[in-house]
Amino acid sequence: MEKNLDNSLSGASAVKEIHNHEEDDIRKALKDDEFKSALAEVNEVKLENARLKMLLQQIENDYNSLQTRLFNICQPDLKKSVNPTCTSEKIADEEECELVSLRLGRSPSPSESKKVDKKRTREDYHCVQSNDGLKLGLDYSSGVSESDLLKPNNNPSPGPTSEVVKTMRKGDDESVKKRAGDDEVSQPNVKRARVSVRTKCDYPTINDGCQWRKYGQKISRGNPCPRSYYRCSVAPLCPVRKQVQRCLEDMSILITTYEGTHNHSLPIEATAMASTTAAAASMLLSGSSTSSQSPKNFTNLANYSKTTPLYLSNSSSSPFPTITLDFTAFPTTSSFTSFNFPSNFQPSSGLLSNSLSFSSPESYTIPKILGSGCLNYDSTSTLPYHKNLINIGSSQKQFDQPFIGKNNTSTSDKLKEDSSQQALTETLTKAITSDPSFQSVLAAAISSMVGATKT
DNA sequence: CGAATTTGACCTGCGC
DNA sequence: GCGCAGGTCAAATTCG
Repeated sequence: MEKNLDNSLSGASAVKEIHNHEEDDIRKALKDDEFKSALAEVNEVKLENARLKMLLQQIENDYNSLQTRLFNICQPDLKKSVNPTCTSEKIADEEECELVSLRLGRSPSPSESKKVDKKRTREDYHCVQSNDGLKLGLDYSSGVSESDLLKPNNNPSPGPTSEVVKTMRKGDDESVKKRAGDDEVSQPNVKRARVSVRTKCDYPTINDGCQWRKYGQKISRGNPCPRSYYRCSVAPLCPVRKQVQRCLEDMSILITTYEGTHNHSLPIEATAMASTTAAAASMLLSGSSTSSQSPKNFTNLANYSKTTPLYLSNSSSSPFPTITLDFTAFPTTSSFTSFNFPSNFQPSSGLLSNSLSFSSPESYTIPKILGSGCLNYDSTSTLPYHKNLINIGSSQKQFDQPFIGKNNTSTSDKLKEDSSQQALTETLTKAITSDPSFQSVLAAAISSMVGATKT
């Protein structure tokens, strides 16, 4: 009886053992499978990583070349005067200067930037560029700490608080005037340059990501719509101001005029507008400072713009040189950043070849910005402050076409499309690389785009 | 109650 | 010098 029990027990244990072995085998097999799949995943990720690295490197290279060219246009005369025998060995120095010319917020005068750039160390340059290069134009890392942001621009003495300024205004007009003079000295050109942005917007003002405080409203002559005056309230002594007024001809169009540059870092949402206006201002300033008759930057555009005659009016008729960015053809919302790039815009891959969809495949007569814009210098506009007009709005349809077509075409059509796309890309590359003015706006756009994708 | 906006007064530059 | 228009200030008011 006991033996039988023993036998049965041993049999049961044997069966148990067999089961354990099977389970072990299954577990091992499962582990092997998991391990293999995990390994495969790791390999895929590695490949993807390498691919992304290459892509990033390519973008960085493109971006750097654009910056080089941008600087070449922005300060051609300066370089000639400072260093008439500018050789290729000086490229590194030029690149240092580029960093300043593309930076948001602070735009020192050419002479100032020259001084600053000479002082700027190689480490500074690398700290901005080395990581990914894409930070350029978005983050201003000039060693300005958060506490520094509250101090007046380039002012060694501790700046007066807003309260002090108030008392100064009341009690001492001379000091106020002096202070205003100091501001102008610190930002001589940028202060005077104005960038006017036309947008279709139902809201009282566009949301450009920056904080504004309204300080006045006035009904200007010839326009029943009141003009509102805003001051940047991010930093107490930020000199940036903007005027907002509805267009007389079309009440749905909002005209926002920016003046000055921020002396503090900007929130990411604000960099889109800031970089765009900064680029436009730099275009304007580089043009007006080099030659009042026919700036090289703008005449280059005439080569492309055969349908629209190029026109640069004399800025002497207005106290401020003003450049107008016309976004009225974009489907706008209250947020600038949202209409800056359409919803179907895909900046993640094939950045330059896919995202920059240009609407004129036959030729590059009109350089388009971000797939739907055209640089348009319109002499017939009756805009207030109008001097130069950059029309960055065009038909949204044109922008959509490449994206819509991909889903509906046959294989042969796809091949045709691919080849034509490639040809188009090459054509556009030529257009981009040969047009410095377009590059400056493009550089700003890329800055904005990178900023948007980073959020 | 503090912050933001409104609004009339004031300042400044420019043309006549 | 005067008037006009654009721009700014600051007290009053509103809003959250």
